[in-house]
Amino acid sequence: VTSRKLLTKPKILNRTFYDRGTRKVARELLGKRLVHIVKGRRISGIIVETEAYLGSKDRAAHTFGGRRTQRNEVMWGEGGHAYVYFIYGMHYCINAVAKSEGIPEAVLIRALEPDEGIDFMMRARRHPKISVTLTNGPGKLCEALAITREENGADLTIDRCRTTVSSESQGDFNGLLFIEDTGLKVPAAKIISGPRIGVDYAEEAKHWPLRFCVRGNPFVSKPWPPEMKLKNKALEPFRNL
DNA sequence: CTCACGATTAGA
DNA sequence: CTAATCGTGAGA
Repeated sequence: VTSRKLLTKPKILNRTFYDRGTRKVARELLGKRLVHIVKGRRISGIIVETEAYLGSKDRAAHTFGGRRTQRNEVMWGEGGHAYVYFIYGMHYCINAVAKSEGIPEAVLIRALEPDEGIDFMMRARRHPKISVTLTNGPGKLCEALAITREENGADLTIDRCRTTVSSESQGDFNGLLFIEDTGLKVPAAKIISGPRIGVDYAEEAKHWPLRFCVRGNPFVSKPWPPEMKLKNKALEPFRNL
């Protein structure tokens, strides 16, 4: 896998991007690049699957019914921070918090197409060779990018730099975890939505179409019927965007 | 303090 | 299909 030529310099998303409707954020995160700097090295992937979680009214959300606990505290804060939680005694999942302070909504990042640092990912996941299984699930992508509880609450945006340095230069940005716009847009026709994964207990919310995927992308965690027979031919980077 | 269970994954 | 594995949150 090699990287493509970029038309424009990547731009780290700002707070404004996240402080909008959560479904819109979920949809627009597709095609953006999640980057974790590990020992000075960029480990990254293009987001190809997300799920929106709609706070108090959403039975599938950790904040359903206004629950506010130590674990979900960052969901209650301002948008643009990482909400990382530990699940099933062994996996981490990362969300980008949406909306503004006091509105506990977030977008779960469910799958990435590996971009930079693939050798690192293979080591992290103890995989002998390149495979879609590196990042085709929320727990897997966290392991691949070395995202753990340490990253919970991290500011994913460029904004804190802009407040002190009013320049466009991102060279002095010292965040370790962020999401950037590569300049590529996933066309609406390439986005498919459907019910979320693993929320069968959520009664009415179980059927809400809050899961978004890049149509046909081989890294999507669980393909829809039409995409079901896609091969793991994959790893022609971004071929589906 | 107890205890059922989860926004998952790998493997039989 | 089930085991793995433990933090979390609701309730006693």
